[in-house]
Amino acid sequence: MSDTPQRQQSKRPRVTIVDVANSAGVHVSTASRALNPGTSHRISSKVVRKIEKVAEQLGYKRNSLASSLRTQKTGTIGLIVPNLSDPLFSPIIASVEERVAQDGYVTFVANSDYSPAKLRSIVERMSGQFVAGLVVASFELNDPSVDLCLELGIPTVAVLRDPRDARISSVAMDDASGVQAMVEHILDLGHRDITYVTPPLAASTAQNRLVGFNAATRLAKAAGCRFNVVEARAYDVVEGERIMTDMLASGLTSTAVLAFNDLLAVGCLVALKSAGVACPGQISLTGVNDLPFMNMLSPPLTTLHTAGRDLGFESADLLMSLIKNHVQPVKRVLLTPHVVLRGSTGPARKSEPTSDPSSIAARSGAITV
Amino acid sequence: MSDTPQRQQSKRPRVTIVDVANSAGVHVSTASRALNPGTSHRISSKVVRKIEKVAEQLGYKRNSLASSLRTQKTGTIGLIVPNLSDPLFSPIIASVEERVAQDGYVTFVANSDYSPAKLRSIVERMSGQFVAGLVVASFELNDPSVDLCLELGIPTVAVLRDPRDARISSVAMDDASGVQAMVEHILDLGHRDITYVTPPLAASTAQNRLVGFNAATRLAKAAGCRFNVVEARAYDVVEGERIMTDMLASGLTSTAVLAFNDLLAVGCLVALKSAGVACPGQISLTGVNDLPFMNMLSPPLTTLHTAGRDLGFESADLLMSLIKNHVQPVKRVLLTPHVVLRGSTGPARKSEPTSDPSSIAARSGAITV
DNA sequence: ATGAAAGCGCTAACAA
DNA sequence: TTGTTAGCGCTTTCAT
Repeated sequence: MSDTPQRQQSKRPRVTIVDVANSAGVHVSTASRALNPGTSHRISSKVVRKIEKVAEQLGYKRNSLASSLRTQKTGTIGLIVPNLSDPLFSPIIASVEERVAQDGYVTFVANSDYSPAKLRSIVERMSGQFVAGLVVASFELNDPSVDLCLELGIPTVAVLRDPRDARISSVAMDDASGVQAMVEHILDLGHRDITYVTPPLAASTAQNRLVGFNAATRLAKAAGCRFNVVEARAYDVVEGERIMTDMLASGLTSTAVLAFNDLLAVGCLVALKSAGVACPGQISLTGVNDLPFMNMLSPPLTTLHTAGRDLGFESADLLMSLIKNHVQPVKRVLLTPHVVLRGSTGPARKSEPTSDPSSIAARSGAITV
Repeated sequence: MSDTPQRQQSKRPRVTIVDVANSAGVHVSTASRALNPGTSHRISSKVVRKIEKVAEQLGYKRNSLASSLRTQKTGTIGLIVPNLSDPLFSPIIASVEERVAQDGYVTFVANSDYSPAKLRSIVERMSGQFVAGLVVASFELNDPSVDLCLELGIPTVAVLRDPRDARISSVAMDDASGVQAMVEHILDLGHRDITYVTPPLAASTAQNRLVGFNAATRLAKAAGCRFNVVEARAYDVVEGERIMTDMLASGLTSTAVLAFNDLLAVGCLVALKSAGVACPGQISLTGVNDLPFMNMLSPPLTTLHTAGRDLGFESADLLMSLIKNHVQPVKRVLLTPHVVLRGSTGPARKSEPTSDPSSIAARSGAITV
């Protein structure tokens, strides 16, 4: 760390539209019209060209604050995620930003930290900044902030997590069917005692995945299989490790563990390794999201792929059209997650009665189903 | 995907400070002063309380656009990164956002996509939004956008990548010393033929790491060791795989490969596995950054730890004080990366003459040096 | 096709 | 301590 001379800001006075008008020898309103795509056709093209030239020469930049104050429109949208550090949100952030930039919008990003109270205050703050719209990945089920957004009149689209409010559009993964497919894969492998690790059911993701698990297991349960749900308190690796350690300590009988997401699954994997339990030899393990590097773990993690870029793009696209057409049908988009078969799932260790003992999927490399 | 009834926005008329003043029976300016932390002490506390109560009841929210237009100050800062999808930037984004939120600022995030031209246009766009300051992780060496920021009078702090401009503060990792430490670790393991994979030298990170590599190898080179630098064209996994595949095809003699970053290293690892080359048995491999899950790879990757949260926090902190005190000494902060020893590095495969054949570091688990 | 004038909502001299 | 007044830079009726 080194200190050097004083720093100076030049801060030259900014060129305004008045300067442009004066230099061009026209009235401000003429300059304004000429410089606005929507109104420039009302000005003779000769004058438009002249004004544009002068503006260019003077280095004129529109003051978007003043413009927005007058028009009651801003070129900004807000993106709220529950955890900025979770790699799951990186592609969502990137693709939302890309999509809205196509329409000239810039993106505010904020972190709600899985707290409805923080979400509320962020919405208020962003409303104060007059965002043109909001993409929200932080909504819980029946989140009161949905009301807030609607009251404030902010066009809002939910992404990833769906608050299940009939008044609001959403783009999410079809979690239920995804988990269902995963359970079927596990059953195909001959597992007859399966544990699912769920977080608290605050969000749609948590609820839908549990629904999917229960739906998939209903029939098998009648046939004598054992299914078990364990509740985690968080969504991260540390919690996954804690959960699995606990389960092992209290005599886990399951031969397969499905985790709510990859982070919990990775935590489980850490715990398994520490305990010297083979995966998938003794216990098969799966996650959800297919985060970066999940294909590089040892064993590579079988998981459901979450199309982060698609989620972000679709939701931003929906928001853009919502902003353009002030009234619009509510859409509820569901993207289908696909099972990515990798090395963390394998045949059940104890041979149990199986109606269909064949179909053991190949597991070399990553096979997408 | 389902369509349902029409959606409606309520968009009730917004309460202004005039409404508050009228309801409270005072003049607008009094209301303004009462509602501003900096001036409320000039108003009798009785009146302040009354105004605050009325504002609360009416649901008054300051119009920050109008406020900013008048004061020429905004509560927004810009954060520009070269790749929003790279997990490296997640903790930087999160911590910058957290730090500036402490001072009531919201954060614009944008992706420059490793393009100086895009960076320039983003800076211009953000300047148009009147950001109070900029944290930039996208600067290349002698980046022309530095001039632009200075001309526009925007307080700017560089993070991670240092443009090496005497007029601008920066917070970065001490890349040179980090790589130097890494080379020493590799030499200690007995390696005498080492390859370093560098990206193009556009950024300070690339240049400094190469400098560190060269400095560390200078003496050893005189003692007959072989060092070799290979240039990659990008920073990602795919490129790492390509590079390593190429090197193997053209008869790689090195027993250790140092990659510019973890992504390249992971790519190299993929190629090694495909080619059936043992790591670290035949080739040791290292990365830089210590991205999430690098400790879970097989083998776990030896790397330099980049303190993303510290980088973000420090740079944002610097920016906040730069905004407060309009003139301020330029600071150049360097954080020390530490070597994280893991399983991807081991003793050299061919025993070569070694001046110091002892000191083979333990490699079970992650040991931080 | 262009000019005149008002005003978006707020803050900050200047008065009193 | 409070009120008066002007104006940040822009867009947009309403005239001409």
